[in-house]
Amino acid sequence: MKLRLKELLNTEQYEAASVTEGPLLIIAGAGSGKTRMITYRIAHLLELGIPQRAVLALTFTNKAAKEMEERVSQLLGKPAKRLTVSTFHAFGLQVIKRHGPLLGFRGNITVFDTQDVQALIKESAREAKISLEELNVYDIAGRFSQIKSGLASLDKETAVIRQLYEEYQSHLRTYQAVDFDDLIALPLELFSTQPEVLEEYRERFRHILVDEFQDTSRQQYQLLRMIALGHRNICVVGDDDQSIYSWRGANYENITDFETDFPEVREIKLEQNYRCTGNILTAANHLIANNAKRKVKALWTGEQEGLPLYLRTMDTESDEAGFMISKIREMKRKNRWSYGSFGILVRTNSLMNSIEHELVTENIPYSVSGGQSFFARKEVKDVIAYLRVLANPHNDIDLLRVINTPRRGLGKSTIDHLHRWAEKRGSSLYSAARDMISVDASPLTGKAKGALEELLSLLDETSRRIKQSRQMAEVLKNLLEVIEYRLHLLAEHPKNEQLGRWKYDNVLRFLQFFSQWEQDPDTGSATLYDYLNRISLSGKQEPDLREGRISLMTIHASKGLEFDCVFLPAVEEEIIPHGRSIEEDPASLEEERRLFYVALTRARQAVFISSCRTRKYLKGRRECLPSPFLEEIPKELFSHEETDAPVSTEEARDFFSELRKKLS
DNA sequence: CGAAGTATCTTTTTT
DNA sequence: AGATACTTCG
Repeated sequence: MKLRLKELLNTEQYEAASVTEGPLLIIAGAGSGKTRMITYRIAHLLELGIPQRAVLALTFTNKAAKEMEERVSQLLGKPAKRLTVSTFHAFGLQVIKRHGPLLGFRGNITVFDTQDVQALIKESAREAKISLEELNVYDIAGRFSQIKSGLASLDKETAVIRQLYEEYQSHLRTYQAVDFDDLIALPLELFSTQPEVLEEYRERFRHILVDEFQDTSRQQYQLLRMIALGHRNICVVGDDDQSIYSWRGANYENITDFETDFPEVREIKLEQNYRCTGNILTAANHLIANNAKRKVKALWTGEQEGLPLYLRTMDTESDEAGFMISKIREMKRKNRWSYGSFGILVRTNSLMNSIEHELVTENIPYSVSGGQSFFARKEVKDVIAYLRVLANPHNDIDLLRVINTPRRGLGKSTIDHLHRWAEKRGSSLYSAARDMISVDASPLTGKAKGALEELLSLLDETSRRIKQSRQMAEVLKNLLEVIEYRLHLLAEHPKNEQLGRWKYDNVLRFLQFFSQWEQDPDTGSATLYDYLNRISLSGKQEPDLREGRISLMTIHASKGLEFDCVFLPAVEEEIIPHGRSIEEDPASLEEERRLFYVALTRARQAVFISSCRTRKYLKGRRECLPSPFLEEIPKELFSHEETDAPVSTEEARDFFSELRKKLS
């Protein structure tokens, strides 16, 4: 293989891909061929004889990591197995696993997701006898997260919170568990306290690449910096206009810090957009120009103007979904596109429901990606909880989830007894349960004792089998049959048999994924733990079903992707910019604008924007107005031909801006 | 004592 | 619509 980089890339891309020594900061606008450049850069490094294991490429999502790895493999003509391409979090987990003992872990580590964390906080509060009346778990989890990631100080919290935090931490330890913040914080701690470990990483990773640099957090940057200070070959790629994760600690001042930490940095701007047609790019540029805080950048395209942007206001969300479907059919026919050319991007997960409903009714193939779609569904989480208990019965959080699902007569009072027993002896709930069924003096009723005994022997038996089996999915399936999980799901929805069936289908789908993973030759000797960690780190690891299907996702999840045709429903006030986000911090208006910018720039050729007059909200309906962001886009970029429209674009816009004036 | 029924509130984005 | 807290029923 001989790469002819000069012929394959434009001047700036070429420079970015071929300068391999020293720090490099690349400001890459939307659609500027960033991924392409990075892929070639990696291939180029390897061509220079740098071993795969010396390259560390960090991305933000698993999807992006997977894609990057695939594209490099494609260029090389063989899988790039020794390359480290992963998310910060997955990399962190790898580090923690490798040096577990130094951090006080023995054996397998479990990653707790948001829900697990909240459950654990409740547990901790109960055990520390802290009343949570005034405090909600959600807020506390957020505060803990800030503390761990260094954005807040524990010292400033009340004594009660501090105590709860200690309790929470000690629980994590006993379960051999880490939360998402630990995945960054612990490696950082390790590197700071164990210079020889840091040195090992510095020596190994001679070339570091970071994608979506604008979305790295303070701590992630620190981690990165520590490793990079060894050899200083670090290339970061980002776009401040696409920073949409500041609520999660993303700190685009990292860009400035990078310039200070690496003063010899070379800076390259990629400003030619290869993705969008002229009108789309002009609209996006006008919009983003309203942000005050940004690096100056002038994205341009050599493309034609292309289609105008289409704007439409509908009565209800179901009209809107219908409108999108008919437009998709039309565009599909006209352009001979497949369903895979279309993306429907929404601001919030809840907006997906009505759209999904309509797509299902119309029998249109779609796939939901990102968000909490699949692995977070209750029925799937239940099954995962069973798996986790089978892997480690001493994990109280999962045992609690499983203990009375389906109902087996082990209610609040039995669980209270278990808690008291476990607390007194400092053991896990599982051990407590073991004790309490064998001890005569146990306070349990005969009934509860019997049920508990039955559950424990079922779990033990299954656990033994699953650990020996090459077909864990089969064993799990068997367990679900024994507990009659399907009947349980059907019984949960007495008035809606379909729903119950659908949920069981999800369970079967999960079993399918599990079995697929297990049979995959790449999986090798991976254990149940590996699988569990994998799914908690990446809810989106469903095998890629996007081909030939419409993609439905949140705008956040769409970052880094592109579609021929993009639909943006619910472009309404309170939704984008999101009411809650503005309420919390008016300064986030700029982030909301960046979100809309990201959404627009996903489109190659066509954009359909819509809003509704009323939309279902919680129990009732509420009145909606078009988003003020629409007024920041020059009118002439929108389409005016609306023969079939009850109201013309112009009329609708004027009508609503007037209405808005009246209301405000 | 647990299960089933009723009332009330809640939804921003994700590793 | 779904989760949670509280009440009533068996």
